[in-house]
Amino acid sequence: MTFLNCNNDSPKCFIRNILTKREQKIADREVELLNVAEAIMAHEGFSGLTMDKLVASCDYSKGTVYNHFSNKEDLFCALCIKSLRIIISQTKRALAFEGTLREQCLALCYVQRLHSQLHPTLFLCVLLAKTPAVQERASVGRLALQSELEQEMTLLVDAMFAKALDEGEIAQASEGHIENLTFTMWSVSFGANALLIGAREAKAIERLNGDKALLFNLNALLDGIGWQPLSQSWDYHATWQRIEKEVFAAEVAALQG
Amino acid sequence: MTFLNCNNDSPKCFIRNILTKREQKIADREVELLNVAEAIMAHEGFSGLTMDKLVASCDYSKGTVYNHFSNKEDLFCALCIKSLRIIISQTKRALAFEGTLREQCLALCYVQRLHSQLHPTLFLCVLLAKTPAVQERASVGRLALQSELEQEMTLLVDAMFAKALDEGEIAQASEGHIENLTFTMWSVSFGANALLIGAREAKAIERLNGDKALLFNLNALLDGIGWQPLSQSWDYHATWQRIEKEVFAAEVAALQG
DNA sequence: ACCTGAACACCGTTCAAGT
DNA sequence: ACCTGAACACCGTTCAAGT
Repeated sequence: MTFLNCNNDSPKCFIRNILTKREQKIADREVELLNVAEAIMAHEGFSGLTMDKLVASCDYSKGTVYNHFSNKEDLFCALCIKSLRIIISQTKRALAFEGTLREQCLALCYVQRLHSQLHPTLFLCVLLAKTPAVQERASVGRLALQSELEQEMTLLVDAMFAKALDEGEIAQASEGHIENLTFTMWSVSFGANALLIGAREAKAIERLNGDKALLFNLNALLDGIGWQPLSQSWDYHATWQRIEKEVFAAEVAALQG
Repeated sequence: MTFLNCNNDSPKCFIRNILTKREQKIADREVELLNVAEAIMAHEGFSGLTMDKLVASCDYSKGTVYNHFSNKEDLFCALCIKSLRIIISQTKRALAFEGTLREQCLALCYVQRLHSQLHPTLFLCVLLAKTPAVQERASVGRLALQSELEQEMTLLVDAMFAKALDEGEIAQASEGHIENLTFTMWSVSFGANALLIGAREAKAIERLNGDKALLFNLNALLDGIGWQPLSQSWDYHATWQRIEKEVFAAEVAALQG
């Protein structure tokens, strides 16, 4: 069972780049299974996604599905990985946005916001995957890949802050540790988006327009670390709209359509 | 079945303050059931908490447990309510902390941090409860109570910001809407704590000391809205430790013991 | 008026038999 | 070397019978 490596504690098949035809077929099937799983989850929520329904909604047997995902937690971990892959690929696009470094930083946050709206359940999988149940039961190979992708994402953000510090755009006082800055931006972005997902129900938030609230947060935070130009001397609402149009027009259209 | 009102769409028994002896007995049993449920969840995670295990771990039958919680999602909603009640009661204690208004704001954030460490799974229930599955299946009465408590919590924080604006401690530019400020603080605090819960696993964060990271976030954010005194002219690490000692010494001891 | 637990449909997981 | 689906243990939920 060659590809059992995928969920039986060796990350081999993830690391190798060139796949045999058989491996390719299996990889394609995994993409298909994850698409089906995401669709079920989108319609019926976390608890609505069952292995039985996944099997019933595809053309493979239980055994085959279990060859891909060693258990249900492993499936959630795979969905978290899918989520991270989307975020990373869009983050790379966002880094090509033309503007000041602080505007690029907004573009990174825009990615999170967009993702939380296009794939709300997938977005929450990243949190779910940190839950003890998933960490204890998912396959070692997949957990390693998850960790690797989180690392990659962190390095992308670290690099952006390093550049901003290097060019003197962030106040000296905040220099301390780049990982503090990365964690800060991540937690603000994550916290706001997670809370906004439940916004319809939570009276405390429903009165707010999500994008405005998030931008308010980001302006306050980035002003707080002294990142030039400050929000009082730059129209970051305009930047936000420019990001939308220039980088993610297609995705926003999908969101509205 | 008098008390079926509790989970059959009338919030009667939650609103009334004076309980008959029978109602009191039922309320006590509910507290007991929730303690058992929390203990199971703490040991075995979200998916480890099953109705079967809850029944097996207490002295009541399935039917009785189902008289309290109309389904599993209703149980999660009840745990979310328990979480909110703890947070609100500690928030009220935090508001009595002697210091500047900005220091009181830190005390409110300290509550969230402490709660996320003392009851990590309960803390995440507040997020879980916003998930469509819970919102669609929990009893109407309990959802109303959840919403009511979120409202109460929001008003407490709103009032603190209103006072700070009133006394001129927050920069004019941030006046806009108080609910923006409340949302900001909530999302930073929530986001950071949620990410820190998974810190052992997430390589991106494990290098950080949680409290330091959170305080860095809060200093940046509160500086960003121009809340006096700014972090450069006040030692908020000392404040953090003062909150720990003067308000939550007992809870911190429980955490370490 | 409330409690009980047997009963049933559904879910997660395995594995002997097949190709 | 991989796929299949029957089989089984466990879980969520109900409800007729009991007190």
